[in-house]
Amino acid sequence: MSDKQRKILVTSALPYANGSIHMGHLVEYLQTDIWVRFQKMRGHLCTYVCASDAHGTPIMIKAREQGVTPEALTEAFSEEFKRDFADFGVDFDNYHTTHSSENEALTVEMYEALRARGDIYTKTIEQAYDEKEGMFLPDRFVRGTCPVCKSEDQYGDSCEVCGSTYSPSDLIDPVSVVSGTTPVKRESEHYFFRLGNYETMLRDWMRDAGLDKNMLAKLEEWFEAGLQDWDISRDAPYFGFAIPGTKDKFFYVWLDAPVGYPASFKNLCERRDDLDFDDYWRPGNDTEVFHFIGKDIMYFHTLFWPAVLHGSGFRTPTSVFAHGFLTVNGKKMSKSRGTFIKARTYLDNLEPSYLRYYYAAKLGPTIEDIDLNLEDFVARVNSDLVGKLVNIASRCAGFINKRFEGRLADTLPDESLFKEVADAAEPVASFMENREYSKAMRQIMLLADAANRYIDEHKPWVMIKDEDRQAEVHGVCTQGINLFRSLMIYLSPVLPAVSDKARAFLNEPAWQWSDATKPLLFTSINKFEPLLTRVESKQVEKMVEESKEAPAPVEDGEPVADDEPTISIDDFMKVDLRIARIEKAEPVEGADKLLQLTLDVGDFKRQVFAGIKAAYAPDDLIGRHVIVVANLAPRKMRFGVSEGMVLAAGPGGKDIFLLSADDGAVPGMRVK
RNA sequence: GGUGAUGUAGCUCAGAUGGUCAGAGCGGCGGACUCAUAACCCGCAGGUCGGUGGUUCAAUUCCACCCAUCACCA
Repeated sequence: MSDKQRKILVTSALPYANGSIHMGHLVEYLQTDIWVRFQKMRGHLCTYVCASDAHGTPIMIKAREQGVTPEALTEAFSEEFKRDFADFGVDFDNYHTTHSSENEALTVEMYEALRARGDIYTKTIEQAYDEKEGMFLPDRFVRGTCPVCKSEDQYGDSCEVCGSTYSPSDLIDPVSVVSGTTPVKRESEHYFFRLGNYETMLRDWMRDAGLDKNMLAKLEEWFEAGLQDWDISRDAPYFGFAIPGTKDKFFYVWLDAPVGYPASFKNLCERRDDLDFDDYWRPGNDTEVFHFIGKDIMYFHTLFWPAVLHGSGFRTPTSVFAHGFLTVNGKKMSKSRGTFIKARTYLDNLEPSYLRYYYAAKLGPTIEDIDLNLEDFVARVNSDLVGKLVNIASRCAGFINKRFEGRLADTLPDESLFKEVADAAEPVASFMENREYSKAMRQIMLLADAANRYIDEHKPWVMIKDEDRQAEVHGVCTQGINLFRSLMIYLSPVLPAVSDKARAFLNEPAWQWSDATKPLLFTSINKFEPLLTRVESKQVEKMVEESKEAPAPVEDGEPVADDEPTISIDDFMKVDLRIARIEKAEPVEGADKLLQLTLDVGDFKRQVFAGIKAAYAPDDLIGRHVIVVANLAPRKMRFGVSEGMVLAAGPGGKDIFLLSADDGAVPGMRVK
């Protein structure tokens, strides 16, 4: 059925080796692993490599905090990752690290090639420097008061409160996160990559890669904004690779991280006679290279990476597949809700097969987020996997074992039903190839329903009581077992562990995809053991409980926002509401909804952008008293900084109603 | 604020160049069965397909605007 054997190299993004693997990471590794297993079953030479991302300042600092070397820290995490992945059935052909000789050699080779072609230049930039620690500080490692809204303890690159972006030197009272001292500004020479030289090449590449339309839209956005040159160097001390010809410059972690893909592959090639590095990484071969990534790192994989590869004489990826994020119970993962679930916590409580199936049942080829709804998870796994699929074998096996000495009959009584299942081989394969796993799972479950219906209609438990109908029972159960078997073959990439047990039950060697189209007849099978047990809600609850108690383990994890159903009076009093008089009101050029208001708040004036243009004419507003939130963090908008918020009610559009005070109130009065 | 995406039965999701497109699974209700891990089989769900306008003979499906949620803004 398959065309000629393809040679495919597949990667998943490299996990950063300073925190544990969690349920969000697993979306990607399971999605990739399923695809790779599918390709292998189709008879292709498919190789799956990955590595730990070991470099960069966060790892260096964390190692320092723990009093270990960065090598030791990342090795420890790598070992943990390998165990987690193995236990989830993620079957890498090689798992390496970016802190490797292969990676260094390739990174340097690429850099030298880019430099030779004039794509690298140096420029002196000014950066925050920690004199006590003797190191330059990445923006995220400087905190201080936001220069725009005066919120305290904000990162050096942007304010989480008002959304402004700035540089660390703009912060008020900046502090180094590392030493607690005040950073100084210091100049340093940095190396830049001329990404702008590659626009035409990148446009060609993305067209050929057949990227998802959502990805293309995003890329188009970046092209329109203009491709910026890329700072690829960092100053010592830094955990990474030294830039040749320099004493104290290192490659930025994001330069050598993707090089970890070919480096891991190169490491594998040394042990495998059937794989040749150049076949996969030099231009002009008919091999394929695919990267599975999260949508958050598209910029690196669809712009920098293809450009660097192309510029340095390597082949570009065949395509890049981006997936969305994971939510749990419809919300961001949260430590306090117990939905920030680490891979190990899951494994301590539940079967990996459950999650593999659940993700498969939800995954499509787009960058849409997927939701792990824990109630749905229990219902779906029990219903589909145990109630439908495994049940087919379970209800037939007893008859075969007890009445027919474990032998299958030599013909199928209903060949057309078997054909219906066999004919699904190519459509299901097509879904799998295109990463439309949810469609594949739906198709398979429909066929499982048909199988159960078949058994129900023929009622072997009735016929068995009639001595003349024993052969019919034999046939019906052989039919049932074969329907189960073909469906199990289709599910093998998703459920390798269950598949192995099923093969043991059926006494068969490793399956290929095409085996699903040929029935298994006149052969002995083994005693049926439960292939998968039901999920109990209690197990899920226990996992959530254990996740709640887990100490905050991940430093680069997503910020966690939790529900706050009520506020205290103190919280309310933090809001400084004031009476203000509108001095000026004018439309904002380029904004459909905004009016720019100048407010007199007694002792001071404020400029506010309010989205009330549809409801109020500017002239009608002048002189009016309104209520303004005076201590709202200023927000940088495209048109200027808005220094407060005018209170209004209503759903929006024309239905906006400004709040005002009764006569007697004067600008500056506090509202409470 | 800009850009992109999403918003369909209690839950998770399908769906169509605009006219059998209002669907599936789960849950729920009723029935049947007892081979099977309380699994399976049959029947029942009347959800204004986020809201408001518009185009059209006809819109959930096209357009505009609005609302909500999410992501990105290097």
